[in-house]
Amino acid sequence: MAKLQKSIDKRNALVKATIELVNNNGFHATPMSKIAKMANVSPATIYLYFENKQDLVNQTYIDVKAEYTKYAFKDFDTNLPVEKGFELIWKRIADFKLKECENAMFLAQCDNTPMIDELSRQQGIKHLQPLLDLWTRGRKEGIIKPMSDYLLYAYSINPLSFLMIAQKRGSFQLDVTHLEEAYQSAWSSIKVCK
Amino acid sequence: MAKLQKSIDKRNALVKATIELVNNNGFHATPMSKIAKMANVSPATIYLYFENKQDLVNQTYIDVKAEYTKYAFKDFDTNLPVEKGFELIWKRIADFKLKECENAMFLAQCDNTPMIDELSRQQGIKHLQPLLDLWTRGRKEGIIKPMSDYLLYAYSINPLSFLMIAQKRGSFQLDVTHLEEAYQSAWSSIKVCK
DNA sequence: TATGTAAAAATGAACGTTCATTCTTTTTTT
DNA sequence: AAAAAAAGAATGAACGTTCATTTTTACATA
Repeated sequence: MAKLQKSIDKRNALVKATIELVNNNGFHATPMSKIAKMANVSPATIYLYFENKQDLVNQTYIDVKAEYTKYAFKDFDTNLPVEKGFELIWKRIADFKLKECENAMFLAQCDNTPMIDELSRQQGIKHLQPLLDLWTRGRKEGIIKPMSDYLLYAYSINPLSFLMIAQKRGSFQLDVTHLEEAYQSAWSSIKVCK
Repeated sequence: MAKLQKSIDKRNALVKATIELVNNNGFHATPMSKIAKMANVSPATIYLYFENKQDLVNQTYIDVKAEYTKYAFKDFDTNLPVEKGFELIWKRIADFKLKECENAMFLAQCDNTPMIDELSRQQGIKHLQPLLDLWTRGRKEGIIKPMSDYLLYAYSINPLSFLMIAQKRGSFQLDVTHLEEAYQSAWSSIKVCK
């Protein structure tokens, strides 16, 4: 195998192990030794790929966040009408939270704890721009409520994180019917009422 | 001072220190020695009040959760019409998240990490019943969408956690205008559209 | 293709530190 | 003066990181 590919594989294995272990135990209860073992690597090897534990988790966060937004905007097209565009993005995000559950759980934990450096956090937000642009257009067209992006995100996107966690804990099953209800609630909360 | 009161004070100091330190550093990055120091107590003394570190954080969680729901339902009356009752509870919860920021941050972190025992987590949910009852009544009267409690909570209550965290991070200011907008979004997302 | 070799990558053991918890002693209360 | 509460120092385990060494890779030469 090519040297480069082997390096990439090893880095990916480390990132994947970090996600799984941090999901189950939290950042500080996840020792480097366990990450190494799960990635089939010596603890010392981690330090060839990452500066230290904080760097490993920061980079993992940025990686996953990039995957998330790439997934979210896959079929998005800026020419779509606002409502259609929003529905498309919303459903892709919902898909991500349900199918890429491990990744989504990791992000939820990062976003609600002091686990990630502020710099990496800001790096992670960057790629959300297409959604913010869509909302700007929607407000101009009088379709979206004239509210802050934070409020729009809080009401239309963030609830999916709560539902995902509830689902992971087993207390709740987010099936196709629920998903449609959830979408309607999301849209209701941000659209201008006629 | 009475012996009992002194004990209560000491326990409260420990709980308060735990909240502050865990908010800033996370559970595992908060040593017992620091908790002790902040509460003006010897590390060994903690073990007179709590079994171990896990017990301390579990009990802190249950304490704060109880405070949260007590605050939320303070002026609530089951005879209120559904919409009025919801508005009252929602605004009390919003108040809590903004004024009792430390407490609310702590709950957010607990609810999104594997920090708390499952048993304590379930103990914490118990006191939310009045809101669930209100929703049941609302659904019967055709005022509230016929959706799962989880969905109703995700859309009408949980967004406040996101907004609180954004506000704490300084990226966003949740003032009176925003609060009214937020309430309208919350209500829009769960009310039946006429 | 086979071989030798220098550099790079990877390793396991070791180090120094930190932490939760306990033990023994001291202080406070009754 | 006995009992209860609190203290600080001690203990042993676990952790992040580094170090000395081994293994693998890349490649020049034959």
